[in-house]
Amino acid sequence: MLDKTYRPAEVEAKFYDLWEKSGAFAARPGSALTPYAIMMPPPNVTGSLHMGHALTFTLQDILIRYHRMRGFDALWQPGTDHAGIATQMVVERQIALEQTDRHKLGREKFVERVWQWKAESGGTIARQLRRLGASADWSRERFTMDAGLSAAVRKVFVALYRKGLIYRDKRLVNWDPKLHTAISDLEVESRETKGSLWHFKYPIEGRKGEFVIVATTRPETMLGDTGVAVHPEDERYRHLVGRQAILPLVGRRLPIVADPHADPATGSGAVKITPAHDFNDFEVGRRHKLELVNIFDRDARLNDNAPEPYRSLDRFAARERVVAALEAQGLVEKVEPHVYMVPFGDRSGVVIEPWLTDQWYCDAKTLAQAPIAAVESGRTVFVPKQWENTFFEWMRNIQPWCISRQLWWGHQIPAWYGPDDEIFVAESEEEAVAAARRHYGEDRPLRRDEDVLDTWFSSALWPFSTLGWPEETAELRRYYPGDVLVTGFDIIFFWVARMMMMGHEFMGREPFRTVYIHALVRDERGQKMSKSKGNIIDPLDLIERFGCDALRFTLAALAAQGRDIKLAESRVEGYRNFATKLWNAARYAEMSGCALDAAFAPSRCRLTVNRWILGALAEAGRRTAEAIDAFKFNDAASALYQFVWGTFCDWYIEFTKPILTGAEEAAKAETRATTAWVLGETMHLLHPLMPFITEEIWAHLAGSAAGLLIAAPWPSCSESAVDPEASAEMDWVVSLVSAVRTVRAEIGVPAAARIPLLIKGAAPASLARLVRHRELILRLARLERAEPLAGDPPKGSVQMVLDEATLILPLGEVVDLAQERARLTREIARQDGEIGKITKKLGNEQFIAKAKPEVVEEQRERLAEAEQARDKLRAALARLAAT
RNA sequence: GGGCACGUAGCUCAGCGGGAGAGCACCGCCUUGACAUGGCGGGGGUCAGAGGUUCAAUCCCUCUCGUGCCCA
Repeated sequence: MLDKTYRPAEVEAKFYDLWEKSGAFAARPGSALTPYAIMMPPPNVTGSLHMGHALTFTLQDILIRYHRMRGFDALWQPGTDHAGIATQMVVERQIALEQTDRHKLGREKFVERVWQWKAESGGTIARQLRRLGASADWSRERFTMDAGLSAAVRKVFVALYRKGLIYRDKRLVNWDPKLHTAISDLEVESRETKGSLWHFKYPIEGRKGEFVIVATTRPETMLGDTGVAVHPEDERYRHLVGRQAILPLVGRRLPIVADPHADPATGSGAVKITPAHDFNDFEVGRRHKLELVNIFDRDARLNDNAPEPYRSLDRFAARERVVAALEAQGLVEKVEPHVYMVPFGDRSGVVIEPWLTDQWYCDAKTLAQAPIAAVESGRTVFVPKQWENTFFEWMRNIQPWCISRQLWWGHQIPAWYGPDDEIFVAESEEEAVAAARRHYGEDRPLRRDEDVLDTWFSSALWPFSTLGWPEETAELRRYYPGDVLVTGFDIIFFWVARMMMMGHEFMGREPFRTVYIHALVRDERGQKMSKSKGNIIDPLDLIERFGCDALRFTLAALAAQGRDIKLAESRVEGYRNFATKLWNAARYAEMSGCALDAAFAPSRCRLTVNRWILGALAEAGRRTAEAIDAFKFNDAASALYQFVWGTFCDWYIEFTKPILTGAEEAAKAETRATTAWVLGETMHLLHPLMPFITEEIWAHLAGSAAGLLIAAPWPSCSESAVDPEASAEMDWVVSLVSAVRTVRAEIGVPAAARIPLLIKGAAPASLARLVRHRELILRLARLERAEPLAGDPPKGSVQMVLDEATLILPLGEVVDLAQERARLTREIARQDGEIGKITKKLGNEQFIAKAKPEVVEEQRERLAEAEQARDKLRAALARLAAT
C-alpha cells in the first residue's frame, strides 16, 4: 500500500541507484535502434549546480527520457571542462594557504596539484546532476583534459596551423593584469562606470599660445600618445593637419593626422592617439604609421618608456600624478563627470588593459563560413528562430580568436621554438625535433611554447572528441552529428558557434541539427541571480524542500520559448502540490482495488465514462508528445497538469465513485481496470518530467515484474481511443453539475442540503443521459432527486438553461424573487449582447461574401445557441413573474 | 548609437486573424469515506497608446511611450 504521504528524498535516492545499475542510462551503440544524441554542455569542473544548470539539464533529461521511451537509442554524453583560469585560481588559493605559490612550486608540481584537486573535488557537479535525476550515460563521462581529448586538441591545432588557420601575431589583446594572461573578447565584461572626462591642452609646435584640446577618460595613457587625430572634414582643424603637437610631460612630437575615427561632435573634435593601449587607436596608428609606445608592464604598472617620475607606478596612481602635473602646468582645460563603459575581466574582476603581445590566433572568419552556410540552408536550425539573427550578426563580424593563455593549467600549445625563434608545430616533441633537424640540418635545442590553449578551444571539439575522434570509432559514426544541442543564449558565441566551426572543419558536417536556446532563470522580480545581490535560489535546497519532481515540473512549466524565467518559490510549491495530488489519486486507486489487468483492452470498454477518459488520455498524450517534439516544454507540462488534475482527479475519479461502491460487478471490474490502466499510462506520459514519483507509483501499480518505467515504451495514444459521442455525453454531465453547483453557491444553499432538480423541455437524448448518469449527477450536484418536469415549475424556483433544456431547482421560501428576477435579466442581457454582435456580423454582406464558409457557419450556430438560451431564459423569467 | 525581444486579470505568463485563457494570489462556502499540500463556487481585463491593412485585429504593418537583453 502506498504511504499516506509521498516522501521524495527516499524515492529519489532509491530509484536513481536502481536506474543507473539497471543500465537504463547507457547508450546502446550495438543495437538496431535509431540513435538520438544530445551532447551535454560540459559544466565547469569547479562548478556547482545553480538554477541555470537545473533548467538546462532538466530540459535535456526530458528530451532524453522521452526519446528513450519512444524507442530511440538515446545517448546523453556527459562530462566537464577543465576551466583553465577558474581551476588555476581555485588551486592557487588553496596553495596560498600553505604559504606558497605556483612559481615557488614550479609548473610540473603545480599541475600535479591541480590534478589532485580535480580527483578530490572535481566530481561535485556530476554528483549534483544525479540529484536532479539526470539520466546521462555516466559510463561515457569525459573531461576535456583526458588523454584522448588532449590528443584531439593537438591534432586540431597542428592541422589548422598547417592550413594557415592558426598563426602567431603581435596585436593588442585584452590583458588581465591580475591573472597575467590574455583573455578573449567574450571574457570581457563591459560595465557602466562613473568616471571623469579630462580635457587636456596640447601645445602646437611652432605656434606659441595655440593648443589642441583632447579629451580622455584614461589620463595615464597620454604618456603613450604618439599622435592626435581630427576628422578630415572638420574645418576647425584643417590648418593643423600635418603639423605637430608637443606631448606635455614627455615632450614627444605628435603628428596631427586626419582620420574619420575622430568624431567632430564629441568633445573638442580632436582625439589623442595611443596605438599601444587602445583598440581603435591601434587601427588609426596603423593607418598613419604612428609609433607604438608601450608604457605598461604585465601588472599594468608604468614601465621605462614612461618618464622617470612615473615609472613603476600603478596605472591608477599614475593617473592622479599625470592629472596633477598637467594641472600644475595649466594644461587642464576642464574636467567633466562622465559615465562610460569600462572593460572588466569576468574572472579576475579587474580592469582589462589593451596590451601589445605575441599570441596565437585562430582565423575564425574562415572557419565561420561553413557554419553560416549551414544555418542559412537550414541544415542547422535554431529554436526559437530569432537566435539565428544573433548568430549571423556575430559570425559575419567575427574577429580573430586569440587562443593562447598565459596559464599553466590547460592544453600546452604544441609549438616549439628553435634558437632563432623558428617555429615547429607538431603533435609531439619527437616530431618537432625531427622537423627541426630537417630544417637546420642538425639537432638544435628547442624550447616549447609555455602557453596553454583557451578552454573553449577544447570544448569546441566536444561533439566528436568525446566519441573517440580522431579514431574512426563506431560511436563517432553513429552519434555524430547529434540531434539537438540545448543551451542558453549566453553561450552561443563561446561554444555553439565554435563547435560548429570545428565540426564542419574536421567532420565535414554540422555537429547537431537543432540548437534549442532556452531562457535565463531570474528571480521572481526578473533580476539576474548573483551572489552579490544575494538573490540566488539554490536548486538543491528546492529539491530538499519540495522534491526533485516538483522542481523539474516547475522549470518545464515555465520554459516558454523566447522568454526568461522568473522563478518564484510559490510556483515550485504549487507543483509540489500537484505531485501530492497525483500521489493521492494513485493511493485512492489502490485503495479502491484498481489493479492493472493484463487482459485489459481499451477498445472493449463499454461504459461511457470509461470510453470518455480513454479518449481524454489519448488526447493528453498526443498533446504532450507534440509539445516535446516542438520543444514547447510548458505546453507539455500544462497538458499533463490539466489532464491529471482537471480531468482525471476532478471528474473521472468522482464520476466513478458510485460505480466502484455500487453493486454492478461487470461495471465495477471494467472501471477498476480502466482506472488502473489510465493511471499507468499517465505515469508513462509524466515520466520524462517527473521521473521519480511516476516510477514509484508505477512500481506499486505494476509490480516489480513489469520492469522499470524509465525503460518502458511511450504510450501509443491512438486517435481511435477518442469517442466523440462519449465525450459529448460526459461534457453534458459536467455542464449540468457545474450549472447546479454555481446556482447553489450563488443562492447560498448549504453545502450539505440535498435538493431536488427538475428538468423541463429536455430532448429524449438528454433525458437518456440523465437516466444513465443519474446516480453520479445526484452525488456530484448534491441532489435529492433529478427528474423531468412536464408542467410549470413550482413557486419559488430557480431556473437555468442547458442547451435545449431548462433546469429547475424548486427551493420554495429560500428564493428571493427579486434577486432571481435580476439574475435572469442579467443572463438575458448577456445573451442579447452576444446575439447583437453575431447578428451584426451575419448582416454584413462583405462578411458573408469574403469569410470562409465554415466561419460563417460557425457564427450561425453560435447565434442559434445564443438565441435558444435567451428564449429559454425569457420563458423562465415569464414563469417567475406569473407565480 | 545599432540590433533583438517584450508590454494580455493583483502577480507570473499562454494564446497570436473570426467566441479573452491558465497557474498563483484574492473573496465566499465546505473536516463529503484519495487528498485542507484539499473540495466547490466567485469576482477581476477599453489584450500599453495612436494610426493603418482587412468583411473581421489582442493577433499583421507603421509610429509613439515604457521595460529588458545583446553589441558598439
